Amino acid sequence: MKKLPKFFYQQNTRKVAQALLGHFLCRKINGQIYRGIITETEAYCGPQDRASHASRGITKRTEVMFGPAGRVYVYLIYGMYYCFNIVTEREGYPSAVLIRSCQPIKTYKKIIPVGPGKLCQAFRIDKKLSGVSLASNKIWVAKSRLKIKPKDISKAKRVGVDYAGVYRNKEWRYFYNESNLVSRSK
DNA sequence: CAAATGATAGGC
DNA sequence: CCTATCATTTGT
Repeated sequence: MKKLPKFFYQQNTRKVAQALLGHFLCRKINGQIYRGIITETEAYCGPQDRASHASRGITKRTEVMFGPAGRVYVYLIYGMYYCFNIVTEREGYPSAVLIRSCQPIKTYKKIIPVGPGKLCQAFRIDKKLSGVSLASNKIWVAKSRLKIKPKDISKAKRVGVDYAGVYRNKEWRYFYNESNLVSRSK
């Protein structure tokens, strides 16, 4: 299975967030490859987006968001869960896609990685992975032949960003209609 | 609805 | 240094 190329991630963040639906999140742990079909994403778009960590400028934590596209941004949230993001667009323009849910295949018969925190547990994603390239052999996204049409994608407000001023109402959360595996229905 | 739980960012 | 906050999840 072929990795998505770097230029895929250099596109507009909301476009990437939608285009990622249906592709395979792949993670290699101890020689074993784990996969899930991406079913739910959120876009965090540029320095103006007050919902984004990058809106308060570059810090040690968020510097990877300011870097080149196709790298991993992981952070600890609420002291107990990690969130997994993919950096998008051009260097210097901080933006990323949060991967919220996956549809389990093969290895994940029991673990249902719904919700960003659970997904990171299932894929053993932690802060050590932040900054790693998706061109690496640790974690990547592989192209699926599944064709998802615009009508198959639902849009909704992002979760947990009520503090974000006018940006809290942006419908920059996307999920695949045919999957029941999303963290919230609406 | 509230608790769990700790890094982070911003204030002093 | 100090502490309010947080792109979550689970249980009451």
